[in-house]
Amino acid sequence: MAANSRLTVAVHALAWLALAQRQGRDQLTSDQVAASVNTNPVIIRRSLGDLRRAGLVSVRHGPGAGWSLARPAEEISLVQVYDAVERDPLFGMHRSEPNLECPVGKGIRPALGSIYDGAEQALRRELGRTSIADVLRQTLQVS
Amino acid sequence: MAANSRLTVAVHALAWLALAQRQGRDQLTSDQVAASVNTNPVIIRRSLGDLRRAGLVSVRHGPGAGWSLARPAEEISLVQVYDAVERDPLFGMHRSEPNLECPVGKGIRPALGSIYDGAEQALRRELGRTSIADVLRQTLQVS
DNA sequence: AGTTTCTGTAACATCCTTTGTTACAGGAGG
DNA sequence: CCTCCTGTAACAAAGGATGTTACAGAAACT
Repeated sequence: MAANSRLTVAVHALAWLALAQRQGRDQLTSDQVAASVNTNPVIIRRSLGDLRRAGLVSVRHGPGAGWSLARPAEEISLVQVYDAVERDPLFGMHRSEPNLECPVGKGIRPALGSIYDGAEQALRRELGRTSIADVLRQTLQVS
Repeated sequence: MAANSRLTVAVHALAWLALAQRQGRDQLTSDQVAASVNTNPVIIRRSLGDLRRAGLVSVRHGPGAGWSLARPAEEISLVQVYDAVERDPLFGMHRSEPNLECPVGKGIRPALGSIYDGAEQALRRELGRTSIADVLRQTLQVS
């Protein structure tokens, strides 16, 4: 399918939380985050909800409530974000079971499975090299 | 979106062509490939059409027609297949432009762009390590 | 040349995912 | 207890992937 923007939204939200924290604003509401990402607050709550379940952010209820990083931005890597928000594997297998009478049809799925696993690990390893603090640094360099 | 199965279908077709060639059958029709993949022949023609445009397979028309590998299976790597069939980038950017008044909204897209590029390169590098001949070998090992 | 066989592609249906939106119950500070 | 904001359900809209039918066109073989 078309590439989704979940990782982008989650990283944007985290970078914004990191910057706000640095500026002394300890909490941001989903409305405030949505205003920067330019989307609906529910989208942000869904995304930050995933990150909360992964232990990357925490939330406070009641008046003056909002979201904040659960740990320093240096210690949140993009692979953790990726794992938190991305459910589907990178490459899909056949929609309907291939023909098991054919030697290729019979053996292709386990073979592709381990190849795809390796590719996904390579991707995750690369994402692990970058932290939210790195993203924020590069983001602010542009302006 | 949901992970698509384009790479899977294309690699399956190529592995099947490689095996058929080894068995002395120099051409396979889209019907024959579709029977192994268990899908509609048009899906196969679309996929093999992409691979033909990338120079990986060639096609013969007329009676006794069909598809064959344009080069040895050892010399077709999965990254070439990936590039041939996958159009969208791995990670999507924001659907609607982020708020450029916000420092994060302003700088996040170029920052993410280069990070995503690096991740995609790592993925492609890993896919480049495996050839269709490797896939066929692993596929036949299972049965 | 004509016939046959299979490709190439348009057109359309269906299904599923993503994103956006409204609405509202519920939790937790003050 | 009140208020503010989260958490989530429910639904709509839009887009992509896959499957299907149909048919024009290319090329081998006679």
